[in-house]
Amino acid sequence: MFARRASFATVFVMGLREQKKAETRAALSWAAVRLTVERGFGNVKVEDIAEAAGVSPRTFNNYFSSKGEAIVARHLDRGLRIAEALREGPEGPLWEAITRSVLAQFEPDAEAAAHPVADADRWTAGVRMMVSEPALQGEMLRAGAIAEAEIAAAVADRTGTDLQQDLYPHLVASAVVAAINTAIAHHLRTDPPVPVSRLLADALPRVAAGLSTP
Amino acid sequence: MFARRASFATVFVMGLREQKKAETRAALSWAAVRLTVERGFGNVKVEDIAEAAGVSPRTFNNYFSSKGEAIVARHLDRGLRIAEALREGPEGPLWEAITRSVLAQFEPDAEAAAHPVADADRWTAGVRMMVSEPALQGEMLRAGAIAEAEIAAAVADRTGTDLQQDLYPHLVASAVVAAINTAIAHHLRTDPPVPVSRLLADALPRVAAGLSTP
DNA sequence: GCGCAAACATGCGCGCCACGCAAGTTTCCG
DNA sequence: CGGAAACTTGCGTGGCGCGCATGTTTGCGC
Repeated sequence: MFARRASFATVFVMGLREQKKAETRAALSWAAVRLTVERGFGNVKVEDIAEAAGVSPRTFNNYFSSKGEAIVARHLDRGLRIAEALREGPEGPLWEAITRSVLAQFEPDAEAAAHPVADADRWTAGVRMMVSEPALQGEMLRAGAIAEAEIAAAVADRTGTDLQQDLYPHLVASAVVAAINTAIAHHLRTDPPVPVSRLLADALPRVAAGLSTP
Repeated sequence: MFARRASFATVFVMGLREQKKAETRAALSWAAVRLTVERGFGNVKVEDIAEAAGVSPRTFNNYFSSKGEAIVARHLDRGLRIAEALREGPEGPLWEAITRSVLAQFEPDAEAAAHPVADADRWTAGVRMMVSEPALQGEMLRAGAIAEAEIAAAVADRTGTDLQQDLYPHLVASAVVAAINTAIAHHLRTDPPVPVSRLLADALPRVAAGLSTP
């Protein structure tokens, strides 16, 4: 879709157009998150986000159809990467592949290092405020659901089940997403925060128990 | 909370005030669903819903803070009834109680008989349109999440686990809600529709397998 | 190189929506 | 029966999502 030419290995080259687009999208999403964490959802206007990203207010809606969508974009992308990893990963037992694909996206993030946070406690408090915002909860869960559909498709491929007819791939995908959501929520609930990867390493095998490949 | 006086058995008597409130709420929610199914989400104005329910537009927002919330209200209520049933139900193995509580809410609905549908196929098509509306997907999932919190609390009570410290009750609740969501989605996907209760009877034991009481 | 077509950013404007505020009205309870 | 509390309603406001038209940038074939 957004891969114009593939050189050796998995390196993709974008045209200048798509490069700029990706940058703008990332800038908008990042600005949306930062401002929301700092000020609270209700105190951030679309205008502010656009300004922080260096584009016009109208352009914001060319990338995201709502404030919430922008804030949740990175969450959505992470979910989609899980599905992608599941598709492209090596053969092997289903739940082994799932566990690997999921955990890979919750390692200490390289991208997180690109946006260092000055006051960690203040940041965490802001994030807690953010995720307790009703409008964002729905958006967050919806992002998970979109990723869930992709994961279900990947599971169907791997197991030879039918997306239309069988409940199995959907059940697996929803269990995986549920485990992820629960782990994240628990991570934000605990003090000091328990690493998400540890929680997932505990949760995934448990939900897997009754969902072995049919 | 809304039980003013309890006569014998489980019959609750409301004051005139709460009676009217419940009726208005139900009328608004039902009108919201009906109009959305008939015309599509984007072609229904809050004004229309209020008019259909016989109240002023402003009053709508005294009951629901958005159109989506009104549409999803019955879904939310059903989820909350599951949690309530789980709390008040008889002792016994956890997953037995869960299965009973969930399935009880997905029996051929007595309330559904109160709103007979003339053209069943047209209605089903409208419902499919409705659930594919992005804004409503988020709202729907959020309703599930609210119920999930109540279910988690009920599970913690039954199992003696700690909501704050243990992942277990949250994991169980999220698995249950995930199974319900998946079953409903599959019910809407299949033609002819497979009963939700049948799908749940299949799905719940599977997610239960790895989540036995600790 | 070069020019054209497609993609994109932006300004403008419209309709809708969530909600605060300040009446007016109904219900509750002593 | 009278006052307090709860509820409905009208009005006004700020913000949002998006369609449309216009100017600008990018990509691609020749």
